[in-house]
Amino acid sequence: MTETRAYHHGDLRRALLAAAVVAIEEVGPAALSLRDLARRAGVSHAAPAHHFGDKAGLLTALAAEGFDRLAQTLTATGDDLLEAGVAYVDFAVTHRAYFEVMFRPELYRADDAEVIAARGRASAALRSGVVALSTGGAPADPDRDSLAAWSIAHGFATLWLAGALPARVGDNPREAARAVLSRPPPTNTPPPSPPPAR
Amino acid sequence: MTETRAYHHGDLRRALLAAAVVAIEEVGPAALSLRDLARRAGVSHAAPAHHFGDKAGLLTALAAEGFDRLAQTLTATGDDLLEAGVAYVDFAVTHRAYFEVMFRPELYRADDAEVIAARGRASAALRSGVVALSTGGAPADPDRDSLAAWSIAHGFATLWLAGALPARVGDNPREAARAVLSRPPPTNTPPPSPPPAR
DNA sequence: TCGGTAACTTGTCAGTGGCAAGATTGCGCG
DNA sequence: CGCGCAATCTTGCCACTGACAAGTTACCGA
Repeated sequence: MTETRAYHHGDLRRALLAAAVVAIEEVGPAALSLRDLARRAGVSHAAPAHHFGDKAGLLTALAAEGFDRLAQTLTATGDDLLEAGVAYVDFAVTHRAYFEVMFRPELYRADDAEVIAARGRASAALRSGVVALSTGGAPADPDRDSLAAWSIAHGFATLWLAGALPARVGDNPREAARAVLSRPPPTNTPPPSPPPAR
Repeated sequence: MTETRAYHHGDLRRALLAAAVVAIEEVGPAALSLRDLARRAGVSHAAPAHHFGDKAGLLTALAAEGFDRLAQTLTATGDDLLEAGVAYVDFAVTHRAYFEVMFRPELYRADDAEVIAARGRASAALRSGVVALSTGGAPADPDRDSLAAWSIAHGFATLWLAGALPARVGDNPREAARAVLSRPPPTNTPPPSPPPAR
């Protein structure tokens, strides 16, 4: 969409985004420095501003691209809910920089049109797994179910990235995610409907 | 533990932490400025450094306090797993500044002794709900179950804070969390045991 | 070939984190 | 009682950053 062709220096826009991914993986999205990106790309300190306006502009582009890639990944996975969850976690780990920016809306312009569009595609892809499953019979509330599915995958991914999980989960995110996602936590108190005197 | 008594200016250490909570709720933990905290507390720009060494030191103190408060909250909630999950989400929303720092280990010294201790208390409190439930019969793997329970509560809380949830979930975090947590997502591919032919 | 414009540079300014050195204050102890 | 002394806080400084303004370069089309 906003494809800027290369004039002088090759595709600087692309180069800056690539450098940003590397830098974010090294120091996190908050400590990202535009001047550092410029140095990595071999241009002057003000070059990034030309392509992205400001730091938020660059992160907006990154977030949009991230949601787009996530949507593609989920779509390619198909309608298997468990596989979609595993793919979600895998995306977070293998595209850490994108993922961390995507869910920090205070760092970019979350109301950007491209971001909203790409986000919608990702949401739809995630939801389709739940809907497909609900035709199987059991689920009654797809809204709530897809929220629950999203929450558990997102929570596991976030905790993994934060290094908050205990060492015993191992170092293979796909495997660990599959184990956790395939066995949702049990409920103790039933929903506020009639007590279990059925 | 590290209680610094007030000498000249009242309890500056406490005042700075309180100011940090307010500032983080306004601009996020990354955009936090030590100089802004100093201004809010009416001291010179270098005063914070004396109490916390550097920015990471201040956030380390905040994280430790946050894990401690979370542990207290969860302990007070008792052994009901659903209530613990709701309390977790409620903590994240009502103590947003603490929560956001706690799970951004790149911002502070996660290997700090007090942080590790407080974190351990919180983990234990969370886990006790699952263990208590497992005596009820069903669950076979408390490790995996507590990870799943933690993931779904953490994911929902994180998505809520990021403003990523659709508008239809409403504006009452406790209520919304209860709905989602009481109905974990269904599994499609059953665990490699017999299929759901019950 | 020449004007226009996109792409980039140079220069600058306010704000920030962190360090060093100094000033102030109140407590411990003789 | 008062003196040393350490904890507390201030002043001053430097390197770095994001943002802006103004200038320069290189390409493209007429």
